[in-house]
Amino acid sequence: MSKKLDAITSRSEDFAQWYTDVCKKSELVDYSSVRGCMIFRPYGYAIWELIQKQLDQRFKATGHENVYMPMFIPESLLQKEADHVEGFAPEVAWVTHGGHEKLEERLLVRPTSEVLFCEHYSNIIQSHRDLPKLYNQWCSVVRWEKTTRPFLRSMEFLWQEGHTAHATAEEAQEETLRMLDTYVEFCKNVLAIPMVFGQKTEKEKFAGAKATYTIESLMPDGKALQSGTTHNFGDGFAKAFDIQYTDKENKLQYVHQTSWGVTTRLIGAVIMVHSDDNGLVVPPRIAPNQVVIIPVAQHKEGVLDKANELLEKLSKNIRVKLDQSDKSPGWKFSEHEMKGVPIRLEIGPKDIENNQCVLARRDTGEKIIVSLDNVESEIERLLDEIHHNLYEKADKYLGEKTYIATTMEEFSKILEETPGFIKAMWCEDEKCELEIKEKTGATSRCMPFAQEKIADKCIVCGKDATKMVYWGKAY
RNA sequence: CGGGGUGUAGCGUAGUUUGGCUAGCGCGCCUGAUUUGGGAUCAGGAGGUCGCAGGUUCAAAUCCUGUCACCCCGACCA
Repeated sequence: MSKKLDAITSRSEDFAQWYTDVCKKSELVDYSSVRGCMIFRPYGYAIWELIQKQLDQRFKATGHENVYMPMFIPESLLQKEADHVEGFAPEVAWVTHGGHEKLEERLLVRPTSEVLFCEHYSNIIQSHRDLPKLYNQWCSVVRWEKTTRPFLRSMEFLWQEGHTAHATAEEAQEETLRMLDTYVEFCKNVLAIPMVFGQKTEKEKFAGAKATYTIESLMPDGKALQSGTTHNFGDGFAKAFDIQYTDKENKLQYVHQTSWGVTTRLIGAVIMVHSDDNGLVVPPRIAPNQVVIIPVAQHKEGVLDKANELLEKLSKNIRVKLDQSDKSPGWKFSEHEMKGVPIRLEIGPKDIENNQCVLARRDTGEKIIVSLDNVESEIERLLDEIHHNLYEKADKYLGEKTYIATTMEEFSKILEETPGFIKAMWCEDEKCELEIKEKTGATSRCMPFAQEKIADKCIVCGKDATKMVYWGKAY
């Protein structure tokens, strides 16, 4: 038992160190020899694959198609949209040479692919019959970050970026909100993470967008994590890249575009929101192993046979692994706990004699004995229950850590003493937004669709307030 | 990019102040035996150019300079 203590730093003692420990000890990632670039180990990559699969299903179900764009972008192409260049220029990686030859024109490694999609769309869209174009790509992008952390910020990260072109502004807006909904639903039903969502302020919106929407989750240290965004570009990029179509009246029109993305940062959110001092807790729907079977006294006649029989039976509907390594059972318990496997199934001679097995939940630690006759249905029920329990716990925390402030004194006090989301009124003047940031370090996270009128006046300047905003310190 | 910290075997560390090392220990790893319901026991064994590069010195893990990586706190971002 004591050997376990040095494994993971406790969360209350040092949250940042706890996070790093969990990432490494549960074998999700390793560092590479390139600064800020991380290695996805099989267990970490398996989680990403499950996220990918379930998101991709949702994209396909709403008519999207996957494509793949080049990873290099000529400098001149990036220059076409002024705000966009300005937003991304500070963090792009440049390719200046091919072999020994210096390139005529520098290439950048994509930090995002808007301009590539735009160039392509301008070539393939001619008629209203070509619309909408609903493309998505799964790829990695590179941003030259100054400080990095596993999953939360790395120089290269994996993501999906949806890029769509529509005939009308209304359709583009619908798409932007539809994908935001998709993200919120996915995070709830797959990752078991509740999100606060709404529109970003002018200051926080994406470089080149008309409007940006966001999903924001709350971490156990009280900091907000921007977990995904959707953007309505209006016709700004269309004008910069000359993406026009002929409408039914034979008139030339600019398309209206959107883009939206989530990244491997979601895994960071999953880790922080659900895990504990014993290590990772993986929500069942993205758990590479939903059940791990641990044979007890596996050298004894019949134990491994029974375990294999269970493995085969459960594998039909459940992701299940049998650990028949020659470690001791206690070692295996700790190991799979650290890796966050939702359910541990113990089977030993005593169980076999009684036609039963022991199921232990990772989320609560509870152990139950179930008959081998209905173990499948019991596990399926339990996996659902664990999912809901994780979501409820996170949602309760989110509720408890969401505060209301009507004065700057209250606002600062909350941030210092019990950090979390703060709901406060705002006049929509950027000066007030900046002042909050300078004074408290908090930024506007989003303006929720469900607006509440907490007060009449802006918390900063005291003028008439027009928006209720979620504020918080962010990752 | 600013401020602070850390680099010694796969992991965790002792030694660095005051140079004398042929670098010590625990875990893990390998072999064998006994074990197996919360990180088993015993016996034997392998594994290190002390982050890297220079310098000082008879002698460097130890002192000096540079550099790289990681961690924390800020500023920027998914």
